[in-house]
Amino acid sequence: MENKIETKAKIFKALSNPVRLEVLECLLDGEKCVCEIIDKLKKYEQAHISKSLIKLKEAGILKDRKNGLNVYYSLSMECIKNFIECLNLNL
Amino acid sequence: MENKIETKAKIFKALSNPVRLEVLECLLDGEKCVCEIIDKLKKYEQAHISKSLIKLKEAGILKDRKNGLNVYYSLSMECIKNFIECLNLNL
DNA sequence: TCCTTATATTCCAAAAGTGGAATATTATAT
DNA sequence: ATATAATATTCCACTTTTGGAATATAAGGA
Repeated sequence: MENKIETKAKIFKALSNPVRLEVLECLLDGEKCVCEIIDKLKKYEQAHISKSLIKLKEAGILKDRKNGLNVYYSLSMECIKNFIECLNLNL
Repeated sequence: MENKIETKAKIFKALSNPVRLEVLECLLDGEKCVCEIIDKLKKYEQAHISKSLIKLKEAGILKDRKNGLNVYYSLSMECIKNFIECLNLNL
């Protein structure tokens, strides 16, 4: 297991891309199926959104759950939601 | 001025590097002079720390203040401190 | 003026990230 | 078995980041 600094750096790195941030913000109000996210963010390619979700999951920011053909993603840390909302108030 | 998503991505990008994170964490308990940070993080080169501070400042995460030969840096957003502390509790 | 201390900047090769296009996988229904 | 829908993966040229080494700048003191 990596040390804490590396783990945190990985979290921030996953959040450091505009597309991944938009994907994440889609999930601030709760779990969604990949297809819903694709539908909300039509401006991006399906593959791009899929890759974004996976990177966020690998960083520990999202968790997923499968049900038939669908995969549902949701936030795995309350911290993140609070921080994004705090930033949104201050920018 | 860029849009909010870009601004947030830039903040996360600035935080996405282990050295910059360590530098930032040095400042969680209050303003410090660059020389104090260099002294605390002896394992890194002076130039590396200087560049880290500047990148954090450019992202809007730190502010600085000059006094004679010294430059003092401090956090410019309460959000950040809360988030890092929340992460530290959860990792 | 010259020296010293504190901090910032430039240069650069290696490493990592980016996103589009095509393709693969997996699960379900017919 | 085959088709279809949902999601993931691979390939790849391009851009960006990284951090060390050397150098520059700015301020104060002798």
